[in-house]
Amino acid sequence: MIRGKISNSVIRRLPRYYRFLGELSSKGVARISSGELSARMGFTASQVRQDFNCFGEFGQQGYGYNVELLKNEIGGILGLYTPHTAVMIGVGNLGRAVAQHINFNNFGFQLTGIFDQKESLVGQMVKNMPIRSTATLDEFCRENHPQVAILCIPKESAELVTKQLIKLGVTGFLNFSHYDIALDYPNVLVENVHFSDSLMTLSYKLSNK
Amino acid sequence: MIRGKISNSVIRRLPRYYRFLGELSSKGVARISSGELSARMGFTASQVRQDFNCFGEFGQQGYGYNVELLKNEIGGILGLYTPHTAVMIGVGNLGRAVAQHINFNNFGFQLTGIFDQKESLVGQMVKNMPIRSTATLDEFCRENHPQVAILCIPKESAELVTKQLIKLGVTGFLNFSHYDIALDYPNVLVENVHFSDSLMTLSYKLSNK
DNA sequence: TAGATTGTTAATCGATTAACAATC
DNA sequence: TAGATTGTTAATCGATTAACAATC
Repeated sequence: MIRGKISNSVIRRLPRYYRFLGELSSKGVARISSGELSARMGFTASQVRQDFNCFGEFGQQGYGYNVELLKNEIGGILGLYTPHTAVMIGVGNLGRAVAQHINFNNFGFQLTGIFDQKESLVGQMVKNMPIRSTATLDEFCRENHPQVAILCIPKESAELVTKQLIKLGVTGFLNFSHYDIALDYPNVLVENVHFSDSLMTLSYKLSNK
Repeated sequence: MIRGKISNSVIRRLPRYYRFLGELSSKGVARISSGELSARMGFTASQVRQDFNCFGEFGQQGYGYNVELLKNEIGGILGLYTPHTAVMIGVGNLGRAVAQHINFNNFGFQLTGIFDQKESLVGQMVKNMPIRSTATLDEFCRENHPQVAILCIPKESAELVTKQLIKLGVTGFLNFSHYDIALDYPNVLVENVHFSDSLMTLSYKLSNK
C-alpha cells in the first residue's frame, strides 16, 4: 500500500488531513476536490495530490475524493484501526491531564496501565484504572507487553525508566520529558511533546516580527 | 542582528539549542565546537554553523563557541529576556496542568491572568493567581493589554473567544484547541500543540516500520 | 461528449551538506 | 608557528509547485 519511503513532512501532515476529513464528514460533505481541500487547509492542490499519491490512488478523475473513504484510508495508514498498547508513566498534573484529556482509543492506542512512583497515589482511579506502583512495572510489562510508553515524568527519572522500559520491550514513546530518548536509543520510535519549545518558538516570532 | 529571512526549520531548532547549551553550561562546560555540539544533538556540524550564522558570528576560529555566551545570545534571539504578557483561557485538567507545569517566566512570558467560564472555579487560586470569570475578560484586557493567549479550551468555545481576544489586541496564541486560528486570522502568530497529532504520528511510525 | 479533476512527470525552490579559505 | 575550527560559498539533496496527459 505504501510506495517507497515516505518523508517526514508528509507523515506530519497526515493527522491534519485525518482531522479535517473527519470534520468535513461530520458536516455531511460527501466529496471534495484536492483544490478545495487544499484551500481549506492552507496547502496547495499539488501538495495534497502528491501527499495522497504516496499511499495509493484514492481519487477519481473529474470527481475528486470521497471524504468518508479518504478519511478511512488515512486512518488506516495512520494505524488507528490496529491499536498499540500503551502505559502511562507519571500521574502528576501533566500525566493526569493527558490521561483525562485524550481519548487514546481514537488515535491508535489502548491504555492498559498507569504508573507512578509516589505510593500515596497508588490505588487512585484515573480513567477507570487504578494507578499502579512503578515498583510493579517489571511484572506488569512481562505479563502485558505494552508496546508504547507515555512519559509524563521529569528528565531526571526519565533516563532510568526509559532504560527499564526498553529492556522490557517497549518500542515507542510519547515523550513529555526533556530527556532525549532518541539520542541514546536510535532504534526506538519517539514523538516528543515539548510545551516549552512551543512557547519559545512563539516568543521568537513575537520578538522578531 | 538578524540577517534576512530566517527559515522555519532554523527557528524550530533554536529552543533545542537553547536547552542543550543550558545543560552544558550547568554541567560546567565552558566551550564547545560545532562538531561536538552537532554530535551531541544529532545534527551535522555544517548545519550548526549555518544556523548560528543566520544571526551573527558567535564563535572564534580555532576555538569554537563559548557555551554561556552562545546560550545567552540564543536566549536573546528567542526573546526570552523581554517577556510578553499572557493570559490563560480555560483551567480544566489541561489548563491547570500547563499552568502548574510550565514556568512561563523562563520561556519569554509573564502570565498575568487566568480565566474560566465555569463560575464554580472563579476565585480558586492557581499559581498564586485567582481564576477569573471569562465575563471579565474584556475589562481585564482593556486594562492589562495581554499580548498572548494560551488556549486550553475545547474547539467549540475557541472560535468565539479567539475572535474576542483578537479584537482586544492579542497577537499571539499558544493553541491547545483544535480550532485552526491561523486559517481565519493569517496575521496572528500561532503555535499549535496537538497531542493527538503526536499520538497519530507515533501510531503511523509504529504501524509502518 | 465536454468539463472537471486526478495521477504523475518535470521544473523550481529551499534546506542541508560538503568544502575550504580565513583566522584565532 | 601549527592546529583547530570558524564563517561562508558552492554542491547536493529533498520537498514543493507547476504543468499536463489520462480519464472519469
